[in-house]
Amino acid sequence: MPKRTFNRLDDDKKERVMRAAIGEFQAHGFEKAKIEVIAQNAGVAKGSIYQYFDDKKELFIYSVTWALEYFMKVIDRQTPLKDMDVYDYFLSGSRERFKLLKREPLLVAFSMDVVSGKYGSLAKEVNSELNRIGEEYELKLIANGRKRGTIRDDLDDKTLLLFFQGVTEKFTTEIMEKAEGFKYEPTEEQYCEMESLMRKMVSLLKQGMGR
Amino acid sequence: MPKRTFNRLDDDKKERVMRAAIGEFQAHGFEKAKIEVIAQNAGVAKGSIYQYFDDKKELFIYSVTWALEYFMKVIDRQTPLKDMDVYDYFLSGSRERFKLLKREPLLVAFSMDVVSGKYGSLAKEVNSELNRIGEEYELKLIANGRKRGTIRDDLDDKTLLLFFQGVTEKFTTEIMEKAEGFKYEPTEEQYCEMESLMRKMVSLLKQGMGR
Amino acid sequence: MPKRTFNRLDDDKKERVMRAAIGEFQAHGFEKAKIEVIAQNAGVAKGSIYQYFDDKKELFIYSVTWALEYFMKVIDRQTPLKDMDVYDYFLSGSRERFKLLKREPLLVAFSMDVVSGKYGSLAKEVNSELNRIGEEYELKLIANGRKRGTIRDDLDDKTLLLFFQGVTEKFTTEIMEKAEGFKYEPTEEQYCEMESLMRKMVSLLKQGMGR
Amino acid sequence: MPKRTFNRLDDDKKERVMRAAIGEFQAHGFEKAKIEVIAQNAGVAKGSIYQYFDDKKELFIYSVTWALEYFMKVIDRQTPLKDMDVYDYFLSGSRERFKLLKREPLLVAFSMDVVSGKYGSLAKEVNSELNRIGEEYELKLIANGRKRGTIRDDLDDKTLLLFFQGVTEKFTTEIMEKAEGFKYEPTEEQYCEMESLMRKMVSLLKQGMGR
DNA sequence: CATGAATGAGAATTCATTCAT
DNA sequence: TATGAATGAATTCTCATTCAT
Repeated sequence: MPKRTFNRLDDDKKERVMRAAIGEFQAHGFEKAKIEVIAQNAGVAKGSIYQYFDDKKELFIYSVTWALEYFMKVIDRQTPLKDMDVYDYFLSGSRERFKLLKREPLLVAFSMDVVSGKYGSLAKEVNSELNRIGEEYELKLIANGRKRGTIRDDLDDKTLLLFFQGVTEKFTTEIMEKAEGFKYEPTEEQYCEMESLMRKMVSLLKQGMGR
Repeated sequence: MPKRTFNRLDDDKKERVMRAAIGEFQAHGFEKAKIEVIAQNAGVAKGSIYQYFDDKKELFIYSVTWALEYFMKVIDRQTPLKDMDVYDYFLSGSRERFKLLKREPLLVAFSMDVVSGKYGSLAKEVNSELNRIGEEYELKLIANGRKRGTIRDDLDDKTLLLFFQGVTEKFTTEIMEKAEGFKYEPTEEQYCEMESLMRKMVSLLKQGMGR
Repeated sequence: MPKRTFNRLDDDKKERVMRAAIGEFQAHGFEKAKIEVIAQNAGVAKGSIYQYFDDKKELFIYSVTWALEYFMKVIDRQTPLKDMDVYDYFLSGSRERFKLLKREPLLVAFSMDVVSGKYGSLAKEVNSELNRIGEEYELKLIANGRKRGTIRDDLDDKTLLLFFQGVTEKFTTEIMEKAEGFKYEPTEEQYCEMESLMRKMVSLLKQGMGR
Repeated sequence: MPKRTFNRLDDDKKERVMRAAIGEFQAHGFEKAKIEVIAQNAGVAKGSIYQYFDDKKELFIYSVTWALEYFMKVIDRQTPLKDMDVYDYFLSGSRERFKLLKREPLLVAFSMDVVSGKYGSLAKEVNSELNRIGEEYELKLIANGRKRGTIRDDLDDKTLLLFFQGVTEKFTTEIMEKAEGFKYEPTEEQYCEMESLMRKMVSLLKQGMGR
């Protein structure tokens, strides 16, 4: 969706532009985000932004896409675990995911805002795609649970999904807020705290939707 | 926070102004909401809005307050049930709350957006007050549960609160979206569907955090 | 020039309105002076101002007139000295005039601004009248001096007038600024300081334009 | 104080903008001066003004600075006469200064208004700087006079300064008003009239503060 | 392609004046 | 007459987008 001038750019400049855009959108919202500021922070001229993207909206939409793809790449690399148990999912690899929160707080915060609907209709397309992918993944986890008989069978998938999403989103947000509070690389203690919270969450999930 | 001029207005005009403001903010977000449109929809002159409020921001903040107080009033009237069991809470009076969603879809949608953080820092003050009130209420429910021994005692209040909030917010949102889809007074069938969902949620809550 | 509704007012209210107006014009200039503030400070309704005066401009012009007349009254009462010597003028009654500065700093400051042309064309009529009166008085003083032979006769009246005005206005302004600095009734010391300055000024005037 | 954008402009445009601004401020005062009119007269877009200056106020303040600096430049070139006698000062180069008044009536009128305090607190900073510079210069002239013994020694500098300023400001204003009345290049007769007035003034100054 | 000055549509805000009570 | 809410014309200021260099 960006113009081909953007794609031809060297990776460093591309990344600078995207991070500057995401930072500005995240900080001030779509309306108050200024193209000029984005350009400055990216170290390019204001006019250049318009060589790369048709308009502000397109820049925003691509920012969402870019953030999404960034996570896809990183997460795929870290958790290629598709037929895992629902409950195990959160316990395995949690340190890696936690590190990620610390390493990319901006992208995380931005993505959270997108998912939470803060940008309204603007991010709709990308967001619905994102939701679809997430939901598919979660339904897969639920299906796995059903096969193994670790999930109660008096409730339909849709209800279980709501429950699962409600609980995990809430705890994830909590952890993210914690992560933002810490500075630098998390300490062992912080890891433990986070893992403890994860374990409590899994316990609640297990009791709630378990058989 | 509105000026004296606003408070002296007759109730009808006050309500017209607030509903026009909320409608506009809800529809277009704070930045794109136009004072002129709000004034028109309220049937007053643009300048009058500035006789009532210092500026757009204050009008917005008061809109949040107004919506909050509206619900306070209505809900207080409907559910004066402070030492209820956690699980009963959602089952009792659910039809009344459901009706409310249908009667005031605008206020509901607006409040949801405020709570979900869609307006960012603007609504922060009012919103944090709102959160505090909600949380207090929920902790009370949890405390009630602990006294009666209906809640597992291996988890701390904070964790239980996260679980409780996550689940109930998700299901509430789902119901609200359903309610928006229906037109006019809900049918018996719709009530049943909603109550069924509530029952499923309570079942998950009970299993998850119950003893 | 005010409407007859204003003239019918009791003296106290009239004075309150005029002082409120003068205070506001003096503080913020004509453009930024707010009718609302004037009304509030006068203790009347905004609408009432429009019962008294056609518009803001008229209120302003009458403010100038009112201040002028106030001084006429007071000064006439204090210095009915028409065929005085130029040089004596400033020495006689200077304490009374100094007291006046302290008693009515607002009116003094306002009048000074009017005379100095701060209100541009607005005060033109009143101001030119004021100038005419002042000039007439000063020319009279000069004529007196000529008769007595205390004034050099190699210069025309116009030049002498410029000289006289330049010197006296400057010293007057200086004294006025001093007066504003003091609080409450001037002390004996302050009187002396002021009289000393007057005497120096007269010495310069005398040497400059004297024979 | 203008933005970088303004400084990068070519000199012609800079001058056009400043003259348009000064003309508008001079004609209507700060409050009633319209940015739109300034832009039109400068031949630029309204928005451009805001690329150059933060707001109307800053544009005004820079207008004052610009006019001041203009005179500094021109006068420095014309009268590099720092240890001149007080009385000679006004006689030497008076034709050049008179020409200046005719050539730049706008700047002169504007500067006069600034100095006379017509813009109130707005120009305060720039104006106090301007006053300081002027006063310094005048005190220097007085000091020169003292050294040569051409100034009476029974009066302090402060008093002499007041006298000097009062007289010269009044005569200068008179001359300026005359200059405005003439059109085009002054005639020989006009020069003579002006020089005559200057000579009379010096005579009064000399007698007044001379030994 | 990069740059950054120019543009002007669009919105917020002000406040003198009117007018119904 | 007094009051103060209502009105809307008038102005400032913003910033996405264009375009000449």
